[in-house]
Amino acid sequence: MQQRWTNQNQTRPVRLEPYPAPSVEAPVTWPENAAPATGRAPGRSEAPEAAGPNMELEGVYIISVAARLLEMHPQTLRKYERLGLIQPVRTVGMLRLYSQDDLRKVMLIRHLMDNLGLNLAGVEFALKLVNNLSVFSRRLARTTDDETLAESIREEVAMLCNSLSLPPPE
Amino acid sequence: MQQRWTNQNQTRPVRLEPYPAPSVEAPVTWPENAAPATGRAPGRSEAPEAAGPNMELEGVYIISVAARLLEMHPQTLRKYERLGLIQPVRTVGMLRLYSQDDLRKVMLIRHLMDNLGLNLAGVEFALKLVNNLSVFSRRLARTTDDETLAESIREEVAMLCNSLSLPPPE
DNA sequence: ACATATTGACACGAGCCGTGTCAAGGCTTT
DNA sequence: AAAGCCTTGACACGGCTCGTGTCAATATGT
Repeated sequence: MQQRWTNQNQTRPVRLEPYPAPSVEAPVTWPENAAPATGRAPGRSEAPEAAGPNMELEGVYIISVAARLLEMHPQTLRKYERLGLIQPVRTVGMLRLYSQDDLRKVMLIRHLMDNLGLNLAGVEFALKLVNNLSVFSRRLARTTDDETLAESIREEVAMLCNSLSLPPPE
Repeated sequence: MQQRWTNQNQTRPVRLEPYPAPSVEAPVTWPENAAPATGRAPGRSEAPEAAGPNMELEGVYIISVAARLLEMHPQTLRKYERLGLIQPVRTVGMLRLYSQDDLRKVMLIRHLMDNLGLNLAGVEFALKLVNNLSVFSRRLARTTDDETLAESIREEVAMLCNSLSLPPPE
């Protein structure tokens, strides 16, 4: 009842001891689709198995469904939005609609709080870091024509994120 | 009584709107020598004005002096050490000795807590980020022979740090 | 050797975070 | 239209963190 995602032991071949501490906590394989691994709503079946095209970004879960999928309190999701950590879209009736990307972001927030012990200010800091690292990676890769160099830049950024228990950009 | 370091307004020419948010808080010019601007111990004079050679790294303040210079409680410094945030050297009698670099690190910790609102776990995260970014910058700059590219890499890292209200590496 | 200061450990108060509850209002179905 | 369910925003209550204070035991240094 504590495991999030697929928190399995890593077996990546460590390249050449890149950073002092790989990670205090057990590293995480970041899921591609954000449906919680175990929780799957045992009672009912709002699980978005078959969905329309391109619903990755606009998949719409009302807050009660999102809260059940994430196994967390709706008020917590509202507070995260009040603090600017997530920005679910709204219907004409002001109902919040959470996309798969929003759920992924909430799961990242939970990881940062539960596994790393950050408070919400720290979460804001880490989320900004993730965003800026993404921009950083793209900007830096554009400064060169050497494709192998650009690839190594992306790889370095990914290793940096891994050392901080953060998901890689993109 | 709230200003830390020389928290003056930045006037750097913004290059090309690098990152979404430059910083929520007012940016900071990171001091080279960590002696607090105002606190200077009005009563006595342990101020390390004239010191031996290369005392930057081994300058030794006992905890009471360090606490007075930093204007914070000695127990707070002890707790920071217990958590591994700072590692002052010890005498043969187990007395803590704080270097200029240790004082600088404590001031960074205070900045992260007071201005960004991080808790100690967030401070640990940010300090690890600073260290890893330093390694990252060096490693990445070594992957190329183009000196101008290496310089732009360092500049990008510095801008990334600035966008997160962190001191630049080195 | 004596007075002063440091060490480690424990405890207390302030503030943050998640959760629960409340009335008010919107959407859907009968 | 009316009933029922759900969402919204606001407030309050525990648990936890962080800074500070206190204590005996020990080291420092004049």
